Amino acid sequence: MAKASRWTPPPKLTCTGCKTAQSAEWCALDPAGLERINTAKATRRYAAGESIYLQGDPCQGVFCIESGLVAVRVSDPDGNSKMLRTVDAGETLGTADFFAGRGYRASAHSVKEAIVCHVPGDVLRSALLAHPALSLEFLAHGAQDLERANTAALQRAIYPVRMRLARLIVEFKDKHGTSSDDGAIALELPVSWQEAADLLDARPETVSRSVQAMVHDGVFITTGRKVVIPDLDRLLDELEAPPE
Amino acid sequence: MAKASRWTPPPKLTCTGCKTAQSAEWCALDPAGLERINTAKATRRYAAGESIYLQGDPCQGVFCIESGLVAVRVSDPDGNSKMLRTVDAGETLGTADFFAGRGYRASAHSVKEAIVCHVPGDVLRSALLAHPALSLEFLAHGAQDLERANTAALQRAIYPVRMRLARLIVEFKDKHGTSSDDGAIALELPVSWQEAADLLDARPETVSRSVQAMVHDGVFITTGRKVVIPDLDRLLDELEAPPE
DNA sequence: CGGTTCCTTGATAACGATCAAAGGCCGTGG
DNA sequence: CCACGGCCTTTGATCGTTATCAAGGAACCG
Repeated sequence: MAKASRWTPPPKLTCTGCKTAQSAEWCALDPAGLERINTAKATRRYAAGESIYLQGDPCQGVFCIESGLVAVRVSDPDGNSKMLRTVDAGETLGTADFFAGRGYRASAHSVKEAIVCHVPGDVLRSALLAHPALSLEFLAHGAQDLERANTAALQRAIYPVRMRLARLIVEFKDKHGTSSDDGAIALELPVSWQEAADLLDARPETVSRSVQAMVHDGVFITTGRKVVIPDLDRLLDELEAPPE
Repeated sequence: MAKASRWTPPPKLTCTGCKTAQSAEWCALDPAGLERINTAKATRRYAAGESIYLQGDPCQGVFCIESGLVAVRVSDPDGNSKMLRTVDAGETLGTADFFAGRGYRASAHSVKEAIVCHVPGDVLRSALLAHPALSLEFLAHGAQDLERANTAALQRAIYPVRMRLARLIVEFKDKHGTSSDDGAIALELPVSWQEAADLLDARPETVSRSVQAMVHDGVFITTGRKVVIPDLDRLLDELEAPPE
């Protein structure tokens, strides 16, 4: 199946009916406005690992993730780099950099094969001017991103790796987890442990050790990227600082 | 002078001519739009240390800092808290929380006596709908805040306290520094070293030691909150990772 | 003055980084 | 089908930065 689709051109997608358009900020548009986006957008397929944009590039619009998964990472002059977050299907990518208007401040790469629509900047800009409610949606969205960044900063400063790892797994569970009939929850990590370490501001070795420790303590079991959580409450206990 | 002003009511300020209105997002408004803000706003004086809003409060508008300095901090259920940033005169406060629409996710306190205007939410909302360009300004502003949070996260993860401290001092120098004729630069920190430690995600003791070390190394000299930088290049050297 | 609050300094401990090495998994190519 | 190389993961040993605990001193304010 994957093989069959490998050489097909990107499917013809119409914004009407696209889940990105329904779930996120675009729902503020009326059908006519959405149609204007629809005709202007370009759809592309990215193989795993391809770059969607690079830090420093001029920013000429935003991207809607139709399917797949995208990682956003920043790097500094010394060559250090860090993954900031992953962007799932249904989300809009690159909005902050577009609005800041100073080129991309981070790079985006597909983690898994992804179908992505590009909305040109001038089209978006006129849509915003024509539909003020759309701006409010983007404002709300950006504000939530900022809030997430702030709480992440607080956690990084205060909590040890093991607890942050537990939080990350809970996050992934909420997005990608499937619970079976006996109450156990299974999920497949969208990223490698190594990349998870990057998200946690930690070294791979440290994360590996934390994982081993948590497996040892019966918080979850894991093989490769698969994680099984036998008792959710046990995992949730990890999120709280031990009393005193 | 301070005494004379202590009991005076907040000065009558008109948005026309207010530096916040000129410098920041509000410049996108035409005179009529600005006048509508002007009549709806409420001006208040906050003594040093007073709270402007508290985390969890419902969010009913945004604030313009006319003068003074404001600190924004988040706390978590365990009672930990962390200062996220300071907001200077001329900036607009609480916008992200307003747009996210879920109540304040952080608290704001005046650090020094401050004059602050409150713009009610419904007035702002209708201004945004009437003047789409205003939304673009807020979008650009929020995007820059997010970018700052991201680069801060990167630095926290990678650089030691001493380097982060150097960066903070450079930042404060840019905002509050005055250079004298012999090339030395003097500034007064807007916050205590203890609060600076909070901004740096470090303990006061650690910051104190770093300060002593840098003074010892001749990077700057300090008494109380006063900092004198005899040689700016020497300070800027601290920002770069030593080669290899 | 007394009482804060802030800053300093020392001793110790812990968490995580770093260095090093080996094993597992997977895709590629012979 | 197997061999190879690359990347991810694991594990061990050690080191360093920073937090923690503790206490004394300086500055500020009523």
